[in-house]
Amino acid sequence: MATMHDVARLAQVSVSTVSYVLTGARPISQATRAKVLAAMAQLDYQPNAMARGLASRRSRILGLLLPMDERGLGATEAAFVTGAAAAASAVGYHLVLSPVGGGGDLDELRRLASQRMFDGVVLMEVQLADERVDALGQAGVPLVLIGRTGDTDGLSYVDIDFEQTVREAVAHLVGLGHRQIVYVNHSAETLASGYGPALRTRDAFVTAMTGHGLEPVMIPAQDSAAGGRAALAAAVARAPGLTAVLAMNETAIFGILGELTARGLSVPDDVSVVSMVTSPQVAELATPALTAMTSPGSAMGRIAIEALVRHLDGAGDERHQQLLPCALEIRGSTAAPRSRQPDGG
Amino acid sequence: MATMHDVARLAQVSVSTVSYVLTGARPISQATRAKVLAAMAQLDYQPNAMARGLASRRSRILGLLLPMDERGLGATEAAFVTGAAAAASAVGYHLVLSPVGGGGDLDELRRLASQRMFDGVVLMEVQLADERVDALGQAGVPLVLIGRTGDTDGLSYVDIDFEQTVREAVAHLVGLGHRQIVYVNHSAETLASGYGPALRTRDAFVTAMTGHGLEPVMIPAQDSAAGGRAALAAAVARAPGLTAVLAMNETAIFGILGELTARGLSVPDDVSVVSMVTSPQVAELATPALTAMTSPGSAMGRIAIEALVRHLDGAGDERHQQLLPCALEIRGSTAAPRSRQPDGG
DNA sequence: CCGCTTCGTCGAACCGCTTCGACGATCATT
DNA sequence: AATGATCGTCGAAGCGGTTCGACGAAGCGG
Repeated sequence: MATMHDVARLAQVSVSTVSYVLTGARPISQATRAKVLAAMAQLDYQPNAMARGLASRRSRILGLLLPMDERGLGATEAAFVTGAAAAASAVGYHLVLSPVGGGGDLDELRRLASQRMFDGVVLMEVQLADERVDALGQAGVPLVLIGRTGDTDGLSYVDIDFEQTVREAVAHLVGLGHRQIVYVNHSAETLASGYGPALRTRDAFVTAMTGHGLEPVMIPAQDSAAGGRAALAAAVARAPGLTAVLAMNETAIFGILGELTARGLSVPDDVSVVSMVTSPQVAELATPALTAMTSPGSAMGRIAIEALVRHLDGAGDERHQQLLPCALEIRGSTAAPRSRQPDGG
Repeated sequence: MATMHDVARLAQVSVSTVSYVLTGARPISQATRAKVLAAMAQLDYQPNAMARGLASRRSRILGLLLPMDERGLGATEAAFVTGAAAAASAVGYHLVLSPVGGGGDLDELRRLASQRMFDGVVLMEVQLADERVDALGQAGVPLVLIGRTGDTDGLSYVDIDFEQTVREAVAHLVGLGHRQIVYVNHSAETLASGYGPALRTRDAFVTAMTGHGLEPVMIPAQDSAAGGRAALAAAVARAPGLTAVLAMNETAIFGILGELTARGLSVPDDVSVVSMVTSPQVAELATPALTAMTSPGSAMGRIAIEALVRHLDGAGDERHQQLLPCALEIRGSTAAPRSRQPDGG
């Protein structure tokens, strides 16, 4: 493995000169530059990442901190990750996937931050009140959130615009003529834990429905097919005349569909279904394919990384705060409600 | 940020002594060790990852090289990634997610390898003939494959035991009484590109079926719901009396289910469906839930990382070659065939 | 023609840690 | 008691880069 010294010797210049042609930190004459580049090519020289990182105090490594307590990544989260990885690689950074336990191990987090391995980090799955954000902030690590805390003062984040997403989803259904719409949210525990998307969509749903003069009915559901089935049962019990279901629980929604079928209710003739914050791939899995609010997916990861890198490279202290709406993609699971007789069950 | 010198000064020992208590490379007396540890605690010292990496020539960073041409990660691949990330973190390594273009950019790969940022790499999505494997090998980077090439001489890999998986799946269906079984594979292009899983399952399917004295019918399908629909249409055309479908195309299978329903064929009463190399989460999405050959998922990633780390830490040159079967999990999509009249369509 | 920048390059001092050789002290060996 | 080993510690030389101050040469205004 050739080093800079080898290149310098072959090109008959000093090491610092080699460094300068590499980094461009100082002007180098055309002739010298050519000599150096030729030597580098001849030796097949590649700068050593560790040495460069040590000397420049920039590792060019970014951390993607994601809690990995549950069943791995959903399709939406996977899209964040791949988007981030692609973006990092595109701007010449490396992306470390760092699974951090759900909570508790703040020390672990501080240790990570103090190792100076990451120039900056992206934190996923942020809670409304998240001590990890503070811990990272105190450690002085440049930080971008995917999601956001309750108080976003001085923080950079990219998040889904849940308010608008819910508003549009509801508007779509109301526009079709639906009046009794049930929202199937994440589980009660998830809500209690302060999970932002669950809470924000809940509030947005209430706002949107009451804005239309309708009564908002929300049902929490476990993140599983069984949870979805149970939720639909509960929904029908609470609102026997429901004609539409809005669901943001990616895993529960297939249970909802199954239960609808089991009850002899067809989609979309009897009940319309809208899936929120969903990837197209998942929406296409259902039959009929789901009308969905398509999540920005990989764009979120990309934007987060780009904001982080801009913050690192640029000297600026400006915060990046951005909300991305999900796009309504109408497929086969929504239609105008057919006026059916409530059978009183 | 405290350095080793600060610790050494406070503890009144030399820096090398501090290093030795940290690495254990040489014996240190109990008293000295205590002094040093106290100083470290007092200063909240964390070793600098870059400096350590440079000096020791071990970055403690592993690369996970995954081609990212298509639509991000499927559930199964995502499981590999998360399994790998968790395993790496558990043994004190960092995992860099490195998207490398499908092919072509071997230079990019060599550059990555020469930067000495990775102590070793895991390569995913390996083709039967894969130049990336050679490129990495020549670069002298310790390597473990997820998947395997045609010739695995001197290579370490973890892969799914497709032969056994297909054999068990077929045995399950044959055991239920099915005779006309169609295998829906990946697309023709994927097959032509030398994608191992597609080719291996194809061969295994032929072997298994002929072993039972049955005729193997294989249909390639695009990786999409539409592809699945088309494949089922083709399958029915080729084998009008089919009573069972085996599918390994995770995205196509939902199209298959949809098309079956559209044709008034119920699952599992009219047609049994087995999904191969599938995650439980995906299998549960369908109604009825899919009988599936459950992929080892995160275990694959974990084992690959563990093998790599063992290779790095241990001095041994031993290769790790391991095949993991998928486990048959019987859910609601398979049953004995009902003797129905072929309607000649 | 002189003093002053600007340009291009060099040498050397780090960056923070590992590791090797050396060395005094302790301890078993003959 | 002399002789090695062994133990515990130190100092210094890297690891492979970056970056700063310096310095000769060239360019410029007056």
